[in-house]
Amino acid sequence: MHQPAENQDLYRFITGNGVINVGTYGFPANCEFPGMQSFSCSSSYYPLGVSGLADTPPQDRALAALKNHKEAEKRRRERINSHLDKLRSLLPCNSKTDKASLLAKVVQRVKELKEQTSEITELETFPSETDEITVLSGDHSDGRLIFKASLCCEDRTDLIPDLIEILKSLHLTTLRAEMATLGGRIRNVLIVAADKDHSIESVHFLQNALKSLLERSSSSERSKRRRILDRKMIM
Amino acid sequence: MHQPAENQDLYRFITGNGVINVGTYGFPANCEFPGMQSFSCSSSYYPLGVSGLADTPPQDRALAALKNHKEAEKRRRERINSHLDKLRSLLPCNSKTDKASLLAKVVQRVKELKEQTSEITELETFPSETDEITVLSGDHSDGRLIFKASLCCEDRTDLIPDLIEILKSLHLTTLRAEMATLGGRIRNVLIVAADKDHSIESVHFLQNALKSLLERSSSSERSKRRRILDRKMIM
DNA sequence: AGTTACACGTGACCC
DNA sequence: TGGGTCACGTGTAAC
Repeated sequence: MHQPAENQDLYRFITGNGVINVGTYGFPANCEFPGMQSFSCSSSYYPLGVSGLADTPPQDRALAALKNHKEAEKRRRERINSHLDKLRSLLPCNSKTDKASLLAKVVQRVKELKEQTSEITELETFPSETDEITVLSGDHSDGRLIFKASLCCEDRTDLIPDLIEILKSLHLTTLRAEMATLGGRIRNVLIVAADKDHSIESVHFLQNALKSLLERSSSSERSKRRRILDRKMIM
Repeated sequence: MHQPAENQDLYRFITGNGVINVGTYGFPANCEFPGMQSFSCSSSYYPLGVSGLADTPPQDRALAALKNHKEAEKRRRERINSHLDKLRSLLPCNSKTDKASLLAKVVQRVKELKEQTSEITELETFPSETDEITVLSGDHSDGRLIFKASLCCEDRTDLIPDLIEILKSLHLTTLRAEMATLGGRIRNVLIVAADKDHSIESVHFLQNALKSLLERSSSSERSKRRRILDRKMIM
């Protein structure tokens, strides 16, 4: 077990800042002896007459504060390290890879995956025969999160107004919109920006909203159209 | 500037472990005074007769070691923090988000992107009219990296042996292979596993190898077939 | 004032 | 043995 120079600043705190004091004379600060925490010689820390708080002696208060501080710091470390362990399990590396290398891998991976998704989202601009929703959280220039939302479904007159309503209710601003119609079907590809305070959860909100929009569309009368099951099957 | 209780353990080291010594008598260890690092009273640390190394006095060696240690640790901290800053710039968060929250976001993002790519790679099982190569690094169950490699090109008899040769040379083991042929074209979807020691760079090696395979194929006589420029244009 | 997060120097441990 | 990483307790600043 590791034993650092614990309590030496408390010692200084109790005995007065660098002033040689009764009971500690000549002892190096890190010299440990039993009962160190319970010996009392603190009357000289506060100016005379201030230290007379009988219920909570200053050295006890100081000790408690130090203990809290120590434990809080330990919790913080554990929190950080648990996340690092999670990342270790998420990436191709064993448990012995050191923190810096692990984080380097993480950086590389996040970059790589970002490229991938932006490449992938270049595909599929024409409407397909199958209903589709994809919401990808992409880049985040100047701090705000950018989504790429793609929606492919039956075309209907009130689709665009509904879409606009959804985006407005989710406080998303549309940066770009591409639309393509073919044979009664429509594909919308939207680039939308979320506010700075939006979390990554907004992706799911948008996804659910679009899903309900699509369900609304498919339940309408207009969708009694001949449906080809899978575009790929007729290639 | 922060000034911790520096050198107090070196002080103890030099003056002897807890033993009251000449020149330091009665001073608390954290009491700072000018020239503390240069005063010499170390002849009592080593047993008598051992400390007579004229070229490298023990306290200098200790000081140098401590200095090195301190600086190395600082470098390590800086390395880790620079990676964290990089991640901060890569994710939708400002520079004031604390380490633990940042890492939580990173974990979430890596997970999310992993799901995305695995979803996306479900698509496109039938051969298309355009030549395509995609290599995606996906999951890594039990520590080893799993790739999904997709190759779509003209069908030819020696394609599969060539493919096997490539995988063997890159020390990749094939877990699953899906193949589909249609109209003289073939799509191969391979799930391959890399060794534990493979880095993420293996993705690019595989990608390049497949690219050369594809070029070999297109330069052969068999590829004088009518080529439709883009599948999407004839939808 | 009490909490929170960070950087720091240091002892322990491992090649 | 140095050169590296890690966990720890602590000083300090912000809120």
